[in-house]
Order: sequence, then C-alpha cells, then structure tokens
Amino acid sequence: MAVTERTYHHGDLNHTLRMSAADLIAERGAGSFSLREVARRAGVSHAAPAHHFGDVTGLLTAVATDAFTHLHARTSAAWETTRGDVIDRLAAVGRAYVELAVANPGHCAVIFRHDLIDSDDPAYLVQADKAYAVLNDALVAVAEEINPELDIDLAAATCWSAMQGLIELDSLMQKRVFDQGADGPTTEHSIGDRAEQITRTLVAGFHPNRA
Amino acid sequence: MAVTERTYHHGDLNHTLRMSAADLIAERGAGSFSLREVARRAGVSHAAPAHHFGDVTGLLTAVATDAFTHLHARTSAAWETTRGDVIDRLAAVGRAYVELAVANPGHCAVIFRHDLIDSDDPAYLVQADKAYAVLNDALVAVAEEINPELDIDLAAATCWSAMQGLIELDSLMQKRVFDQGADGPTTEHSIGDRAEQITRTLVAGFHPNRA
DNA sequence: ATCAACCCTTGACGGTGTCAAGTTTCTCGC
DNA sequence: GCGAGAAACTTGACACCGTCAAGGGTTGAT
Repeated sequence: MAVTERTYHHGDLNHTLRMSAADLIAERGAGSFSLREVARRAGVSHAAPAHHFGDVTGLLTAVATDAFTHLHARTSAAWETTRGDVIDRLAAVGRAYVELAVANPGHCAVIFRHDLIDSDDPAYLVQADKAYAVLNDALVAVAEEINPELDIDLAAATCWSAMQGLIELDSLMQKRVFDQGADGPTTEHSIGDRAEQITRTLVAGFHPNRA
Repeated sequence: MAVTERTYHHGDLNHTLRMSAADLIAERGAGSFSLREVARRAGVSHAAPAHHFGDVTGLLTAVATDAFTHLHARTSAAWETTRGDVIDRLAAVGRAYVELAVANPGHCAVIFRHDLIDSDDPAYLVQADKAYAVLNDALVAVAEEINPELDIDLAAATCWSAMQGLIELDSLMQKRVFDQGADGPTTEHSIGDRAEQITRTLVAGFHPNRA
C-alpha cells in the first residue's frame, strides 16, 4: 500500500483499472457500474481511464476479454489434466466453466452483455474464439467416441447455452424463486456438481438415435 | 393519438410506462436505459414514473413481471394446444419460450437481471412461479412417459438453462463470433428450430441409463 | 539540455436518478 | 351540489455520471 502511492505516473494503471472494474461489477452489479468509482478506487482522476480505454465500453470490453482469457485457461486445463474417458473430461470442462464464472462474477457478468461491450473488438473476438475452440475440440473427441454423426456446432451451442443458463439461473434457483419440490435434490448439490450432471445428460442425448 | 392527448391525469400511465420501458430497452439495451427518456416518450414529466414505480428498479421489476406473465401465457398455450406425444408438446414449449424472448427482447432482457430488478418483489415471484410451473408440469408428464425415476427439478433446470442460454448466445452465434465450421448447419435453422432440436436432445438424455 | 511523446489532471458541459414541495384533478361522503 | 382529502402529476433542486478540451507533469531518446 505504501508502494502503491506512486508518482504522477501510475505505472500499471491499465491492469489496475481492469481489476478494479471487475471487483466493482462483482460488488454492485454491471447495472450500477461507474467509471468514476473505478478511477477513485485506483487512486487516479476521473478522466484517467479514458486515456487507456477510450470510454466505459472500452473498459468493459477489456474486462470481458480478460474473462474469456481466464475461461480458456481454466477449461483447457480441465480438459488436459482430467483422467477418465472423454465424457468425464467434457464434464470437467463444464464444471470448470461454471466454477470460474461463480468465482469471478465481475468478469463473467459482462462477457455476453452486448449492450455494454463492443463485441466487434478484435482482441475480444480472438479470446472468445480460443475459449470456444476448447469446447469444440472436446466435442470432436466425444463424437469420435460415441457418435460420428454428431452435429458439433449444435452440440457446442447446446452445451454452452446450458452452462451459461445454469449460471444465470443459479441465484434464482438457490433463492428458491421457483417453487420447487419440498426439498428437491437439486439444492443439495453445488453448481459444479449440477454442471457435471447436466453435461452427462446432454452427452446421453448426443448418442445416435436407436431407431 | 388525438384521444391520448388527455388531461392532467394521464389515465393509464402505469401501463403506458411499462410498455415504453420495454420498447426503450429493446431499442437501446438495458444498459443505456433512461427513466427520463421513458417519461418523455409517455409525454409526462421526468418525475412522474416515481409516483407509480418508486424508482427505476421498480419500473424494471414491473417489466420483468410482465415478461413472466407473457411467458406463462405462451408456454402454457403451447403445451395445451400442441398435438402429438409429450415430447412434441415439450418441444413446443421450448420453441414458444425462445420465440417469445426473441419477439419481445425488451421484456425478456430484464427477467434475470438481478442487478437491475428487485427479485424479492412478491408480484415478480408469483409470475415467475407460474411460468416455472408450466415447465415443471410438462416434465412430470414426460417422466411418466419415459422415465419415472427422472429428477424433475434437475431436468427443469437443465431445460430452462439451455433455453435461456440459447437466447443469450443467439446473437453471438449469428454474428459468427465463434469460429464455427465453414457453413455449419446451425445457422441454417431458426432459433425456434434449434430450441426444438435442443429440447429433443435433452429429452433423449432423460431416458433411463441402459446399464 | 532539450524536446517530443506520453501519462495524467483539471474544469466544464449536458444528461440522469431521486427527493421535496407545490399544483391540478378525481372521488366520495354529506 | 359541494367541499375535503386522496391521488396524479409538475416543478425545481441536488449530487452524480460520462465525455470532452485544455493543460501540466514526467520520461526518455538525442
């Protein structure tokens, strides 16, 4: 803290602002995010962020890009290091995805918010593609194992949608907004467990039709 | 239009504001939503909405509640009127869900935005429960048909997550943000078709394990 | 030592949400 | 019919926000 009381030049403001922004979103939600508050936390003037990111959209796009970078790192690590068959490994990818999203709500709250970020930003697209490639490659391996006829793109969309939806609905589910059974087994499991269960259900559906 | 040039009392301002708010969100996104702009479009002063909804959170919560009301109406109608087996009827529910979301982006953009709405609001919770009940009942029927051991709550979470995720990822998929195959069959189908396909894949996974 | 490029600050502008107070209209018991 | 009180809406003010223009401090190559 004593060292951070730097000079006129901050030295690492770009990185600090991205971190502060993610923290602030995690605390107060993307809705009541404030560029000036981020600057305040970083100890710089209210207009400093503009120099690095242009405007608020630029900063949030950078946060979203960071999110995809972390997502790629975690999911590819899960795929590489998990022992077992391809289904176990895919389930681990799903688990890694939702667990990262829950652990880093600030980052992941903005990755698909097209009203807040610039989804044509090149750096953003690069990281999004890299993250998508992990899932795509995993599903190619799954297809080889269980169903060569599998539509990879549709399967990928299904998996990603289900995980993203799970994250989005999680808080409502936990708050029992939906009138679930008296004590459904759903609430007994962590979101990571549910991600694995859902993935296995999806893969079961990926098998060839027995017609 | 001549008639709407009412008196000092608007007469139906509550309803008008909810409609205008949904329109504005559909146009500019929930991020750059403005209470004053809504008031402007409704032809009232900037503080008029506060009288009906308290603050911006109150108005957006009302919009989200309307969204659930419409969702319940459409999905239950789809379930009731569709001919065929339970799987066909469930697929119709899924299709109705995503098609309504695409047709009413303003309403559905806020239903799960807990940073913008008050998800403890009683009216909101009532409508959310009613909408959830349609899916729950449908899955009970599916379970009777294909797998009495099915975990209804987990299946419901899976279905809803997948549909919600599909809606969220749809625009990215269409913009080909993700580096999909040269011309994957995914893009050839409407989002409603994909909702049906995904639902059928999910149901296939709901069958008992053949162990 | 100098000068240009860079990093950040200051100050101003219009727009926004919210609050308090005031004005107009409606409602309902008499 | 009428008057009092409730309801609906307006007005004005305040602090905060994002963005822009202008300027001051710092660095590093020459």
